[in-house]
Amino acid sequence: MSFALDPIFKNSIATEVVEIAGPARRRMSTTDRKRQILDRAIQYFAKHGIDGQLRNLTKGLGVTHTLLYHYFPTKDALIKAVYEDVFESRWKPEWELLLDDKNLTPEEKLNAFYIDYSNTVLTYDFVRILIFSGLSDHSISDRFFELLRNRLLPRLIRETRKHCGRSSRSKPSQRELEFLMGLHGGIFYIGMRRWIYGQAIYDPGNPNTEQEIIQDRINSYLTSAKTLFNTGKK
Amino acid sequence: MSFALDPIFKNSIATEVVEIAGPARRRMSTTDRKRQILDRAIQYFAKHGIDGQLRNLTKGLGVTHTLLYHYFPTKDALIKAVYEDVFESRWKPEWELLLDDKNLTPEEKLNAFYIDYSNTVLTYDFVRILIFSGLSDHSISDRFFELLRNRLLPRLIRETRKHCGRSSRSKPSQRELEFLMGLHGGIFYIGMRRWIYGQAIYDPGNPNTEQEIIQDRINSYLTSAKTLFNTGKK
DNA sequence: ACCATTATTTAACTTTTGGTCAATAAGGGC
DNA sequence: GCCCTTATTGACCAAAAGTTAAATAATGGT
Repeated sequence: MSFALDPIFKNSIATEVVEIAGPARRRMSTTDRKRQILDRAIQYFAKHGIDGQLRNLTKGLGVTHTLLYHYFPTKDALIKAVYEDVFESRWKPEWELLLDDKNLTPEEKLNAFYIDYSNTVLTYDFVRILIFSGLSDHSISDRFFELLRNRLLPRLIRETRKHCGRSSRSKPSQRELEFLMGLHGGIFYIGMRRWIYGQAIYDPGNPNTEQEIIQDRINSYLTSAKTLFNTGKK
Repeated sequence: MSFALDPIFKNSIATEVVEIAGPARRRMSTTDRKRQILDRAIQYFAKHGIDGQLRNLTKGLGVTHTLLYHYFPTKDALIKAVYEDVFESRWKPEWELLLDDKNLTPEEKLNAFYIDYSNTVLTYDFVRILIFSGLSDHSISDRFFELLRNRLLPRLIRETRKHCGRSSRSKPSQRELEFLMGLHGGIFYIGMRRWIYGQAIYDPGNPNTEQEIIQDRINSYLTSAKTLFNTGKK
């Protein structure tokens, strides 16, 4: 056929074939391939859970499943690596700096924090893998909550108190913590609805909506905190 | 050995053996056994996920896994039965009646509803199975949310408006819904922390704590709704 | 251009696991 | 107490899925 001689066309086909079924065995550098496998594993396990099958996982990569064993000794090791990677890549130390910023009001801090938090944490990969982890062992979820409990919650409570005009540095009460967890959980729930229950929450055309929703809630949280925790005490 | 003659001791051993390894093949009525299997399956799948193995599931029952096939044609059928059962047994039509009660204030309704809702829905079995379902297909989670969306949310919004002194019967705005979902999600998150992340939330000695926590949040929700949704309009 | 290294595949093994079927025996009805 | 129904089991199958080892062939260095 004449069009077979069209160099551009030929080329595009050839490229595609190489990419998909790759007759020419392509070698990648160890680090690149490992990274590539890990990335794919994150996607794959996020979608199918850690019970997903290695053969299917590597299929999308155009490699045999046995190649995995060149990079990870066992499936568990892969999963562990996935956990580590997802976990490490998502926690931002800047959050603590932000919440400690002297130049922002508590309300500004909470807004800025939760907007960024929801953009970073409330992603398909993270939400699902966090929950998969929680459902089986608690390997990442435990670590994640420890960071939350130690680094974020105390700061958030401090800012809440500041907003209420209280300067107490005493250990957060359970009631204060739980009230905060109401806000926090409500925000995490946005990710749940979207990535677990598969509900498209608001019109994707308007990127501001989520921000406004979160601001409503924070606003409500701070305002109510005043009346809830200012009864009598200074 | 002399203690082997101790009748009490012998008895306790014998009983245990019968229960565990049951040399005497015990026949149960079809309905009883089916019920028993279903109950066990609910527990088992709630713990291990729907990828759990039938042989282990029946092991705790002291029966062979093949017996399952006498009652359920396939594993999928069992899972489906589990879904149905968990789902049906947890949704209370009374909730709608409660929210329609003429003799209660909106605040009383919301409190009563969410206390009961959390006691019914925020259980180990339900929370985990709901989430397992959400992660794989959406078979129950979809149905559950449909009920929520059709039967509960409109009523909750109506009560919220009533509490704010607004009597509009117009379709709930997205902003109103999302503000409500903040409350709702925050409450569901209690179950998540407890049954997914394995966090003992508050001292188990005090059964009132959870109630108080929920009341705080509802109180905050209703109060803020007034200022959020009463700007200008009647 | 050749060679050594090692990324990648092929083939095979093992265990797990959903599912089938014929054989067994518990228990209720006569 | 016998017999018929059927709950229950044991042996077995086939496909799935993790894992291993040897064979193959890119690729970079000399």
